[in-house]
Amino acid sequence: MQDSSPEQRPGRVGVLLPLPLAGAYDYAVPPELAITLGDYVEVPLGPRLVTGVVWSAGSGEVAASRLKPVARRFPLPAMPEVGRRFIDWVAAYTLSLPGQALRMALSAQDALEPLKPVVGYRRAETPAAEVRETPARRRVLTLLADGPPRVLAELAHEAGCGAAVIRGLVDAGALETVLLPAEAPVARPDWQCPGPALSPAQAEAAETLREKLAAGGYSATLLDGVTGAGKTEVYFEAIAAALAAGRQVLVLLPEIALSSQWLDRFAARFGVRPAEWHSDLTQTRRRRTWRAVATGEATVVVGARSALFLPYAALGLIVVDEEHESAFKQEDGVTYHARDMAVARAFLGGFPIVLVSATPSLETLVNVESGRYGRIDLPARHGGAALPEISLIDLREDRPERRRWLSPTLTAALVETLAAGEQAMLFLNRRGYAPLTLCRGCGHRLHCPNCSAWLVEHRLAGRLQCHHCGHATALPETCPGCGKAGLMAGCGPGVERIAEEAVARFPEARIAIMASDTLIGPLAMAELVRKVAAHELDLLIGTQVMAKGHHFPMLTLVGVVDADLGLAGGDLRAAERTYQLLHQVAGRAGRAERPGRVFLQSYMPEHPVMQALASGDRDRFLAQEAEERRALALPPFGRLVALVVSGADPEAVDKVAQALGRAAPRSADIDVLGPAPAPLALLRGRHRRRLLLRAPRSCAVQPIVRTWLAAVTVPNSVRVQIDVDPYSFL
DNA sequence: AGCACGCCGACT
DNA sequence: GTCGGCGTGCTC
Repeated sequence: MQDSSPEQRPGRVGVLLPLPLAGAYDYAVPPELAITLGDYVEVPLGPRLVTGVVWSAGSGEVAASRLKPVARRFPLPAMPEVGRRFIDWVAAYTLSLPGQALRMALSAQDALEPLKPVVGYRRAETPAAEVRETPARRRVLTLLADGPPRVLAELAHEAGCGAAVIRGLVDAGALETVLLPAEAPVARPDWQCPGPALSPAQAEAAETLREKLAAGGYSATLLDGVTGAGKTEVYFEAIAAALAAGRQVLVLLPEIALSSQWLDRFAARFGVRPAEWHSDLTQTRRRRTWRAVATGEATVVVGARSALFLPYAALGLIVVDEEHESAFKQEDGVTYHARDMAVARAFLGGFPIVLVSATPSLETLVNVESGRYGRIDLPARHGGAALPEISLIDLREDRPERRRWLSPTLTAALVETLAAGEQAMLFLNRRGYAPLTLCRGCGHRLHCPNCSAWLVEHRLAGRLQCHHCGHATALPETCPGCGKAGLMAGCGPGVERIAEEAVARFPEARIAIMASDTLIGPLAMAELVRKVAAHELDLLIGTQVMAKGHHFPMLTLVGVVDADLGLAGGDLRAAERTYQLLHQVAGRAGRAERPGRVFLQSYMPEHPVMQALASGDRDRFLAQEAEERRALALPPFGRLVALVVSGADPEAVDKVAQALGRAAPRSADIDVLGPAPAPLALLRGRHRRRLLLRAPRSCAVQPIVRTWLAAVTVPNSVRVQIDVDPYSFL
C-alpha cells in the first residue's frame, strides 16, 4: 500500500487515538479532505473531539452507517511511517496499547494548532510628510529604524513609552502594522563551526563514528571511556557529521535538568544551545519544540527519555549518554527503558546509535561481546586528570564515635584537605536527617500510613516525610505506640545529619547540602555549582544529584559515608548499580592537576564491588557479575517480565495474584516466581503483589504473557501492571 | 482518558 | 421530593 493513499475502502481511514483503546477506530473521510497516512487529525469521539493520527486504511469492521467523519486535518507534516512503526513496536514490546504509546508522542498540548500570526509594527514605507516629533516618538522610530518589526508590548517596553504613543504614530502615518509569524525561529546548531583539537585517540574514534554514518544503515556502538577521556567531544563530531548530511540528531541524557554544563559545551561547539525536551519546559516552549521537531527545523534535540517519542521528520543519529543510568527506565504509564527503545528506533530508522558511558551496563557489554554492538575504547587523556586513589575504610575497625558517622580516618582526611585550602565532598545517597524514627521506650517505629516504608525525618523542613507518596506530618511529641513523651529518636544518618556532624567538627568550614529536596527551583543547582566552582564553599554534602557532571578543580577529597547502602535489598542489579554510582561519585575528586583521594566507608570491604572500586579493575568485576547472572539465567542472559497486581482491597489483590499464579505458563525453560508481596507491599495506599516470569533470552515473552493474562479475569478495582525487562524491583 | 449512565444518602 | 456520590462501560 502506498503511503499517500490509505484508502483501501473508499472514504474511510483508521485513526489511532492517544487513549487506551485496543486499536485504531475507523472514520469516514469527507471528500473535501485530502488525508494521508500519518496525518494529524481531529475526530469526534462520543461527545467530544479528540486528536489522533491516521494510522491505517479503515478496517471495515464497523458499518459505514455508524462511521463519523474526520473533523479536520491539522496543517502539519504527517508523522513519518517509521515513527508510526516505532510506536506500534513499543506498544507491542511493552505489552501496552498502541494508543498509550501514541500518547507519549502527542505530549505537547495544543502543539498541533498553528499559532495565529501576531501584529507587529514597523516604520511606514512611505511615511507621512510631517509627523510631530516628541522624545517618546523619536525613541520608537529610532528603535525601528535598524531593528526588526516588533509586537506592541515589546516595542513599548523597549522604547519606554506607552501603547498610546505607538498608536498615535500609526494614526499619524509614521508606522504601519505587519503580520509576523507567531513562532519564533529555532536556533540552528552550526556544524561548520570548527571543532576543538582532538587527541589522536579521539580523532580516530570520531572517524569511526563518521564512517558508520557515511555507510548508512543501522549500527550500535558503545563509546567506552573514563570520565575526562573526552567522549563528549567525540560524539559531537558524529553529531556534526549527521547535521552535515541533513539529518536530525537526538541526544538522550538521564536528567537534562542537571545538565546546563552539557548545554554550554554544546553551545561552545555548535554556536547555539540545542532544543531541549524534558518535563519542566513551559507549555509554550514545549509546543514550539514539538512543532520544530515535526517540521525538521529543530536539528538537534537533547532530552530525557520522553524525547524519544517526538515526531522527528528526519532522525538520523541517536546518542545515549550515560547509557547505564537507571533513570532511563520509565516506571509509570508505559513502562519502557529509553536506551533499549532508542536502539529499536535506530534499527527501524536505519541509522547509527551511540551508547556512551564510563561504566557501561552489563546489557550493553554483553551485546558488545556477542558482536551485536560495536565498541570504541577511549583511553584516558595524557595530561588529563589522574584517576583518584580509592581507599576502603573498614567501619568495623575504623569506628566512628557513638551517634557519629564519619570514621577517624575520613575525619583526618577532611581536616587535611580543608587545612590545605582544598574542597571536599561527602556523599550519602539518603535525603533528610534520619531515615527512621523510633520510640526508645517501646520500640514503636514511625511508618507511612499509605506505604510500607518508614517516615524520614527532615529536620530542615521540620517534619517527617514518606519518600514514596509524599505523606508528611510533624514529628510527634509523644509516641503513638505507648503515649510516652520525649522518647522519639532518629536512627541512622541522612545528609542533613552528616551536615550537622560536619558543622560540629569543622566550625570554620563553609558547608552546604546538595539534595533534590534542598535544591528548590531550577536555579538552585546552578547557584550551588557556581559557589563550589568559585570556592565559596569548602565542603559539599549531598545525594546522587551531586554525583553527575560537575567539574570542580579544587575538589580533592570525596568521602562516601555509606558505600554499602545500595547493596541492601534483593535487586539483581544492586552490585552493578552500586559500582556505577560510586565510580561516578569517585570521579568527582581531583579533576585538574591536583590528585584526588576517595574514601569508601563500608562494613563489607571484602565485597566484590568495594574490591573492584579500590583496585580499579572494572572488567574483572563485571565478568564475575556476568557469570553469576549467566548461571541463574538472569538478564542479560535471560528475560524477565514482572507483573505487579495492586489495589486498595488486599483480598481482591490476593485473589487475582493467586489466579495469575495458577494460570502461570510453565515449561522446561520458562518459570514463574510468586505471587509474593512486592518489596513495597503497600504503596500509596495500594496493596501490591508481584509475579516474575523468567524465560530464555531468545524467547519472545510478549505472546506468552498476553495468553497468560487473557486466562485471568481481573476486576476493575485491581490493576495488573506489566513490566517487560524490569529494573527496579520495587 | 473523558464522559455519560445509573443506582443510593443529605439538602432546598 | 431533588442534587450528587463515584462504580461500570463505551467511544468508530
